[in-house]
Amino acid sequence: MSTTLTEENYLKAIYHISQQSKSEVSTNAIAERIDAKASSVTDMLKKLADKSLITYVKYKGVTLTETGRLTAVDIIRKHRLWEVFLVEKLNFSWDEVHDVAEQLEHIKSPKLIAEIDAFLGFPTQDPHGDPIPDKFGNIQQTNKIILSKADVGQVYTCVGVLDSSSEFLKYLDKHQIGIGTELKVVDKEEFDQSLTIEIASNSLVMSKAITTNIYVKKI
Amino acid sequence: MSTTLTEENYLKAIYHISQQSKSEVSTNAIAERIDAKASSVTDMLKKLADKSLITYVKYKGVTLTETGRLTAVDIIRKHRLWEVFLVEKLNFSWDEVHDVAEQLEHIKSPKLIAEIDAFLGFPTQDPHGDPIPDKFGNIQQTNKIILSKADVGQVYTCVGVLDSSSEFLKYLDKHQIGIGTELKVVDKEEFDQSLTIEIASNSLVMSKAITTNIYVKKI
DNA sequence: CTAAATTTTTAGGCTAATCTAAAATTATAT
DNA sequence: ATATAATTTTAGATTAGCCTAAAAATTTAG
Repeated sequence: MSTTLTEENYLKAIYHISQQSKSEVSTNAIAERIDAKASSVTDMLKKLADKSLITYVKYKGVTLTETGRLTAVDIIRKHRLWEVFLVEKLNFSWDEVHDVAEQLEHIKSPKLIAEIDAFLGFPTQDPHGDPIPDKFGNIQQTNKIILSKADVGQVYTCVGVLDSSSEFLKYLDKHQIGIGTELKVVDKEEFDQSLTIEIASNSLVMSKAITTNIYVKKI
Repeated sequence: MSTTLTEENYLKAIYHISQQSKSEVSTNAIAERIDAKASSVTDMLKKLADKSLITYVKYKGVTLTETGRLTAVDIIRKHRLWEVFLVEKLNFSWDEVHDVAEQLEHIKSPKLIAEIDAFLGFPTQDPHGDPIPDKFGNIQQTNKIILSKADVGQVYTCVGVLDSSSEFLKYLDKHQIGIGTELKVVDKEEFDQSLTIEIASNSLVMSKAITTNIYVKKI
């Protein structure tokens, strides 16, 4: 059974919400993410339940069925592969990719996505450091943590960002920080939570506003 | 004012029909191309006229306004650029590109198409030999003719095909004919309209069924 | 030049996805 | 534990795009 663009967006929203809050996903949470009214969401939930893409109990929230999860993950796979393509091949910056990838993820062509995957050398992460599910829906979990929670004395690699506004990206460019950049947490100032970071033998102090927007991974 | 996917498909259909038959485009002609009923077409024509994309006189057919023409040509530009991308970068064959390009042409992102254009080296023709409109909507007309109408003794370059079934493409592959292949019309058999063609010093007889499906251009 | 055939439009309905307003259910707070 | 608040669902409308059937306009044929 094929899915409409709108159904796909609902499945994706449900998937993302359930990633954070575990358990059942509420109507309101979906409404907020989709930017629609709760009543519209209820209508769609009935439809998705009829198609066996979700398990829906009135007033109790929803969970994805295995088919629903696979459908959602496939959309996410396409979204992230397109993001890599846009950044690596078409000179898009991190903050420009989202809206376009949001459109491209709904293109239906298995060959297209298989070829894009090969063309990009089978990437495993998107430009934000998020893992790209494989074609079977398996997701390799990265052990990424937010830089503000990193340990002093430890060395990390930058794997992504949370904020992708152009202001923040400019800051990163200025200090030559990108995906793969190695950095060592030299000191933590308990008063304001700022961190002293060593990048390529240069020292840099980052405020909490910065460190809560960078994802890193232990080397 | 923005256009929906459906509106874009109507504009494209009207454009293509008017390219062949000049003058006003009839409701039935559009219905046939879109594969919809005439009554549905009438509804849409009213809508497009309200948006000043076409000039519509009841019972008299339609013509594109300048805005309408530019919108149609922009979609065609995107369609053809995507076709080049699919064939040149993603190993699609001539007959596999159409359905996917039909989806990709509706992606809305000026940067995306500008970057794809640059990435491909600003191509001027798609894999079928059709011209790619520039970003201002100008179309460089190729002087392509159908091979069956070529002159004996003249040398031509292959610029495209009409039939893009995989059977026909296999035939072309077998005889090493592609876009840019030079060929000389050595003789024409008036009885069955078959042509004797010289390709890379090899001689080949093509039946009318073949020659009516290959586009060529005088060198 | 009129009658028949064809084309096009109108009228009225359908489905998908949305909305508002009101009703039903569940959660919370004293 | 029950009233109030919050959440969720239902009911009824709306819009885009499509349909069928019937009416209107145009074209074609004799």
